[in-house]
Amino acid sequence: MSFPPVEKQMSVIKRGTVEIVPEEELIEKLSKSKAENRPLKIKLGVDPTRPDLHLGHSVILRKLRQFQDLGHEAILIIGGFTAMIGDPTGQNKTRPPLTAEEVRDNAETYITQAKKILDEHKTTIVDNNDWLGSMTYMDVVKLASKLTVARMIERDDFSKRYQNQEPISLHEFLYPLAQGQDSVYLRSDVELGGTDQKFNLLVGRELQKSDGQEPQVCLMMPLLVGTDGTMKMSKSYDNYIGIDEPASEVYGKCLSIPDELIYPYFELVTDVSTDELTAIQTKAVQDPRNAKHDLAFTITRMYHGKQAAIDAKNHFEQTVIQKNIPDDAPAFTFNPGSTHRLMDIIADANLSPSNGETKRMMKQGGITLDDKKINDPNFEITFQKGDELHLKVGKRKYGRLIAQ
RNA sequence: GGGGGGAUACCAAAGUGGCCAACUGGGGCAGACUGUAAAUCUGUUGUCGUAAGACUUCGCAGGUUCGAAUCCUGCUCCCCCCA
Repeated sequence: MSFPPVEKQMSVIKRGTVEIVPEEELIEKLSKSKAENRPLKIKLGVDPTRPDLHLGHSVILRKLRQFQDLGHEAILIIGGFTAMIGDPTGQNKTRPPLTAEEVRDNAETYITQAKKILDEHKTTIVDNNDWLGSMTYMDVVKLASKLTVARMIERDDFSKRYQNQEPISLHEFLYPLAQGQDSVYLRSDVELGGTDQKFNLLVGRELQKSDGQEPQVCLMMPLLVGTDGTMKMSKSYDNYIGIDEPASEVYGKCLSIPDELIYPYFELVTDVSTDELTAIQTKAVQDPRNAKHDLAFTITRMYHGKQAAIDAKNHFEQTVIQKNIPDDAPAFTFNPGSTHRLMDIIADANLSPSNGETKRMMKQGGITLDDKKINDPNFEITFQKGDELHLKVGKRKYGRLIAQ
């Protein structure tokens, strides 16, 4: 196979990229690769701590995919070993290490989801437990001698924790070394990571150098801001859009992002061409409503297909804009002639976490039955044969109460 | 090894014998508004109970007291300083 011209490759590679360290070396590597007709080894390490992939993860996986499409070799490292250490990056507390079984289960779901983004036939998947797990204490000691304590604690996350009198376990210092060792073992040419991974990626360079290898180039992608518009997308902040979520969820969540995020999302998590991006940039400002609907549609289509995206769009317009009860609202059936208290129905249907919460919502007008607000906690319904009542609990929970 | 500080609800953080289901902020939830599930404003936020009230909750286990998040004893965990 032959590789595209280096400039062409660089323009693909640089889309959305924050920093390439050092850029010249990447150009050299690409030229050499093209001349020798040899693909570069592109490394991406992931720790299967949380198996649910969201758009934040997709940024980096998509970058890996772009390298694949350019003809390079994608190596996805499942951090079976490193997950058991716990990456301290950006953490304000020690991560709970996972057990071997958890890691295995998570890894499996991770891979299944990652294949939605990567070219599955061209991806090499490895587990770093295969080489890290067999290192001896002495190997580790030798490795540890290559980095100083001063170098470690100058890291932002560590120094903050240190200043705040929060614990830093010694083993957390070993994490970057383990990740770096992966690069040495695989002889990677490029390693991908988020901007927060810079330290870890650079350690890989140093270890490779001291091993006599040509050091890898580090490529940093921005951290995708979550739907709240301030923090990075993360499951623990609950500001994420999962790639496995139902289409209507994806669509709705995309619409809930702040307007300023429209462009970055298009750039980082969709396939729209660079030409289109320019147009989007102006549209995002002049017509944010439609630009955002375009975004929601594009993203939903990527993971669920066109038809599902159309349905999701309709669903959104029906329920959120026109405030109708969706057709697919869960149905609950009752015997004709029977009488039930609405609060009990809501509790049985699991539409509210507690009766206290239901009462609160009733007081605040958050519960409607056939468009009538129900404020009385003792409100009762006697069902007649053929009844179908539309129940809405809060903003987003629905039920159809059917007597038959 | 020695000395000091700390552990409170989802998170942060007040409270140091009854007025504490616990100030406040964030988050969550709801309402109004909106192109939007955004922003903003308002309300609300342990469980059960229509309510009155009952029950569980302030690191863990005991104890003192009419009454404890608050006092005592033991334990566990964390942080800092000195060595």
